Amino acid sequence: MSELFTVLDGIKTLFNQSLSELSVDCVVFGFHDNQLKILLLRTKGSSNWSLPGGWIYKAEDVEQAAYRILQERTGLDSIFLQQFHAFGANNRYNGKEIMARIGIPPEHNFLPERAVSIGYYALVEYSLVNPKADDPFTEECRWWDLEEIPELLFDHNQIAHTALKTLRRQFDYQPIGFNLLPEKFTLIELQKLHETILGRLLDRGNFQKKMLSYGFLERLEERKTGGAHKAPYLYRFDEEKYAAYLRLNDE
Amino acid sequence: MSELFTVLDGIKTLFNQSLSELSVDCVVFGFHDNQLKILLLRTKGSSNWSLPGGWIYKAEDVEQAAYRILQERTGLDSIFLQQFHAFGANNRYNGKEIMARIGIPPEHNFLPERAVSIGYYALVEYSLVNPKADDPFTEECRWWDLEEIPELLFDHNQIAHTALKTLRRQFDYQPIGFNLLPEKFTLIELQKLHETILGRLLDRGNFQKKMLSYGFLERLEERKTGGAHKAPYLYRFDEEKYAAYLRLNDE
DNA sequence: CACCATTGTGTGATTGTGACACAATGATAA
DNA sequence: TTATCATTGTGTCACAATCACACAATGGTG
Repeated sequence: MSELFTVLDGIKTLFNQSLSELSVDCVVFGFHDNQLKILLLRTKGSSNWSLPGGWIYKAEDVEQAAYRILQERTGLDSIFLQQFHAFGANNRYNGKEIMARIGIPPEHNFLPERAVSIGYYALVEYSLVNPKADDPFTEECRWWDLEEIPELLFDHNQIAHTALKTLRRQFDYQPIGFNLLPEKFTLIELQKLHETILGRLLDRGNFQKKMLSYGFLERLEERKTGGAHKAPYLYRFDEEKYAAYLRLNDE
Repeated sequence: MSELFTVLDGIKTLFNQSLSELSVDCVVFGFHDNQLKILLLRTKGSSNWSLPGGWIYKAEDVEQAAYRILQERTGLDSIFLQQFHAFGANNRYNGKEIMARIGIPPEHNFLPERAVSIGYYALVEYSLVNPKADDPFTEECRWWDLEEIPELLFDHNQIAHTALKTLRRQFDYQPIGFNLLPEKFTLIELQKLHETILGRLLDRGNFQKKMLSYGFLERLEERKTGGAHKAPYLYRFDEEKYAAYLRLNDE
């Protein structure tokens, strides 16, 4: 029990350096084995999974906080990160209740009775992420298949669901999926990614022609070897050409 | 000076019933004379204009707060309202500075040093809105033409700009502009609205065909009279058919 | 070395959009 | 009363985008 209070003291110190009514929650998407995954973690001593999240330091932009939290969790420092919604239902969070659930009497509670969470979603390259469970409050941190997500803490299921909806919408008008793939990839891999996110099958021929017509994919000399059939070309996403494309077609 | 402190006491009472680190700001769009307008207000004793906004009561959903604030301000109770972004820059707001600017010494300040604002935008029918300046802190409340917006308090110019950007994007894939028009309207009026929001001219013939092809506009027997030329039909937006359209084409 | 799943590319049908045309309409002014 | 004319409602045609499908080229497999 005294060990619990030591951990609690650590949390309290962190809390006192932070805004009290706000938090950031992140939905981290990755892509592996033709499946969309998200990063979840399990709090020490708890059997409940939740989204990686944290508090905002008193002198820190909310966006900075989101970057910091993700960096701590994934080890990546160049991340596609986007705010998508603020979750402000009155009953979505109750500090006193959380403390009671782990056996802390109300007089020792320092968490507020409500908090609003600002949701960010991130697109990261699966293979580069090294899920860390190295802070004092996290026991486990790993990828979950999108269809197998368990019941999460608070309203985190809803937050993840809204993130996916936003991601799908974004895909309709901006080809941002490259953040989810390794540097070199084949067009089939890119197609599978799009199919997974959009939730429907695409015509192979048409997809390849469309993607190449954008002009920001660079075909490499290299081909993907090891497969059982004709070796496909590898492609690279050219950020400069992509920027030029955006200048022409968008804002 | 004692009068100022009476007003301040009122604000303080309100503040104590609310969350301290959060606020809601609303960008209210209206359409009149082929121009997109937004609703601004001027605080008592100040020459600065700002967006209508307010605090969130401790036991109230953030969304409820946005509805309440707009209802107080426009008198409308059925409003198209949508959250679009949370503004969380560390230096966007400074309560002590605000108080100092109106001559309140730091020891009387009760506002926090920073606050995050959640932005909502609303689409309302211009003619039904009766801009009110009837709370104790507001001196003036009126419509402003989009191109004539003055310098606003805090980061409100940025908030308004982001709202417009979001509105334009939303217009690309969802015909939601009916909230900005009276119940009966002509296709030309609808076209002018779209042209204003999208910022470019549209072909009349193509626009009419496209709009009617959606199937959720009901042509009335009535025609718009009083004009100098051929009388155009009036149309009505059929919410049921629109819902059916959404079921077929969207989520 | 024949086989074959997969790749890269081509073709024609269909659909959506943009530019323009023209008769019908209804208030206006002689 | 009637000719005028800007505006409306609708039609046509060209062009681009998309879709469904086809086929030869490729490179590992047995």
